Amino acid sequence: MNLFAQFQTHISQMLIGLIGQGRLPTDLDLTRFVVEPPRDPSHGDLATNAAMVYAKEAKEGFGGPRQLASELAIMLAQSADVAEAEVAGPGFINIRLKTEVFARVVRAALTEKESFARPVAPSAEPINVEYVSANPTGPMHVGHGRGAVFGDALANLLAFAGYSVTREYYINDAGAQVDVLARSAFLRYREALGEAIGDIPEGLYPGDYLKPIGEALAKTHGRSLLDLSESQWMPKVRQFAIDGMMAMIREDLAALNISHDVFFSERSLTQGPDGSDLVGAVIEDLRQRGIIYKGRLPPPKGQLPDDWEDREQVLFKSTDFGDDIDRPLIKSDGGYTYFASDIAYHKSKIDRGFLNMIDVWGADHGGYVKRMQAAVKAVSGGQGHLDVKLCQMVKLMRDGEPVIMSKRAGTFVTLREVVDEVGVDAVRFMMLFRKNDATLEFDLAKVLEQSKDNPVFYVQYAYARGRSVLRQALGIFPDLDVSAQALAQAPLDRLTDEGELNLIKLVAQYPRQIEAAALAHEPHRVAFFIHEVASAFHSHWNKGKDMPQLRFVNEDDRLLTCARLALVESLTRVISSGLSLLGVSAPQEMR
RNA sequence: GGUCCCGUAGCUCAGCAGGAUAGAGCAGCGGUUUCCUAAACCGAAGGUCACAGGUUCGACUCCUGUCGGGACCGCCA
Repeated sequence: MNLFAQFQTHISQMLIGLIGQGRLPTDLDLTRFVVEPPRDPSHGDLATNAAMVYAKEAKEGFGGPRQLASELAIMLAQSADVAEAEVAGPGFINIRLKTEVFARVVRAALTEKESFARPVAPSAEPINVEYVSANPTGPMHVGHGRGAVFGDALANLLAFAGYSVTREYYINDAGAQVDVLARSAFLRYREALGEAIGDIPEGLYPGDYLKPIGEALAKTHGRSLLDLSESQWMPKVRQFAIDGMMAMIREDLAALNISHDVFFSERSLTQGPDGSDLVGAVIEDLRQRGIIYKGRLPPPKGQLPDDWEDREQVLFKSTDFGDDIDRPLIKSDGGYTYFASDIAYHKSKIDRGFLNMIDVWGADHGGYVKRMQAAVKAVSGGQGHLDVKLCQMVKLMRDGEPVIMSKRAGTFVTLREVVDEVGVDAVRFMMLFRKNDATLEFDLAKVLEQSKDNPVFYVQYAYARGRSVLRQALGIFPDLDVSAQALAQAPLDRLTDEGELNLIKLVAQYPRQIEAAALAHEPHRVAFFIHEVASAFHSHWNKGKDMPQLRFVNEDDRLLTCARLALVESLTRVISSGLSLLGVSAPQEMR
């Protein structure tokens, strides 16, 4: 039940009526105005800028925006839910709602369950969210974790908003890096067979995590691989190592309650089971359409790479689709560039029915956004849409001091270690308590504090406190029915305190916040909003210290208690709903 | 040299698809409270929204440029 959306529709209909009367132009864009909560509560419960937005269009039929505003206000004032509507400031229409509307909001929050916050008309449109996609060459680090949690929460949010979401992971199992992985694993294999391998040579992965892979290789193949040349053992060892790494990564993800629907192999693009080469096919397709050519690129300005050689190469005309420079598709060794594979990969998404795609990348890949979007445009005939969400770095801290991380010194902190140390809830919440494109400081000590400074605790505690209030009410009124259905019958018109009304208004805002977060692809908004709800709840709870008449449970007034419990229950539902979208648990108690 | 992101209170950050007097939390300042419903509470102060133009009835928000910080910059992933 989205009050704001209801009024948006309501006012749209009024405008359509005015168009029908010939007082507004027929081509009026009805999406331009908004209905929102006014910043200053004294302005009322809802405000709309409709009259100002259509100031120009209102000139002829109304002589100006103010007249349009006052006519709209008169119509609004006659609406069933409206207590008062008046024109204010430069032409806003401020609306004050009848108190029973708020009672209805609370009842809706109690009885509608999930659909309370779900947008009215779910589109069920397919959307593909690709996230994590960490190279299968080692354990995930904290930066991967941010993208993982972000992508997962975004997928939750979109699914909730009615999209048909596919969660996808792109396995980079085709580049030179996985060959290095294979060589590193082969060394560990020899080690497992008793060979003294000494220090790991430069250029190979030194991590201990490859030891089990080496041992497993020894177990599976015995000494048989030792006699083979690298080109002979490479395919076997490589796939074996990749599978091992992916299993490890999936475990790391599982520790964060993250799972994907599709794991898409880069290698499968060129080496499909039927021998197909999708990369070659997409290049051929683009060639026939004349957006591939052979040419030379200007050398990069500034510092020239040492091995720069000016040569002719196969280029994709990405400048035709908004990129700054055309991009090479074939490497000097004849292989496809990563970008070429990525074009085929996104083509595959489109072919699988996803015109809506979201990629979650690390900020260090920011330079690839334009070319990828250009490619999607080219490959989909302009039908596909790709949104790329870049996640900035995570700075790991402990008690305000940066945690020194160095792969070489062995002080590198893996994602798994962080999850094991502070728990899933803390990791997930903190990763989402910042805009994705802002760098994030993650303090390992702070997230375990049980204080108001720790937002994870603060929000979870608000939920637990809400549950606690219900338990305490049962202590005083043992026969009370505190089910949502029963509480929805409470005399909600008894909720008259300003603090209580403010809490209800927050509940009323929740559906709107969810919709906005889903639309903007910004799950952090959910985290901030439930933090705000928690804050308001704690604050009102604290008022009960000085003013016992405000306490939620009132021994002398059973009906009032019921009404307040209904409010508490609607609040805890908002908080737990938000937490579940973020993938954070809502504990019954925090003791 | 280019592209992208960021620049909001001392610090860490929000700011809702342009809206009314720019918000919160910490720190600092001044009080209250060792009470009870579970881990304090209240208040005041703190700002040239980096800067300069532009679009608009209206700009922290959109556009251009400048400055500052970060990331990236044929064929690596």
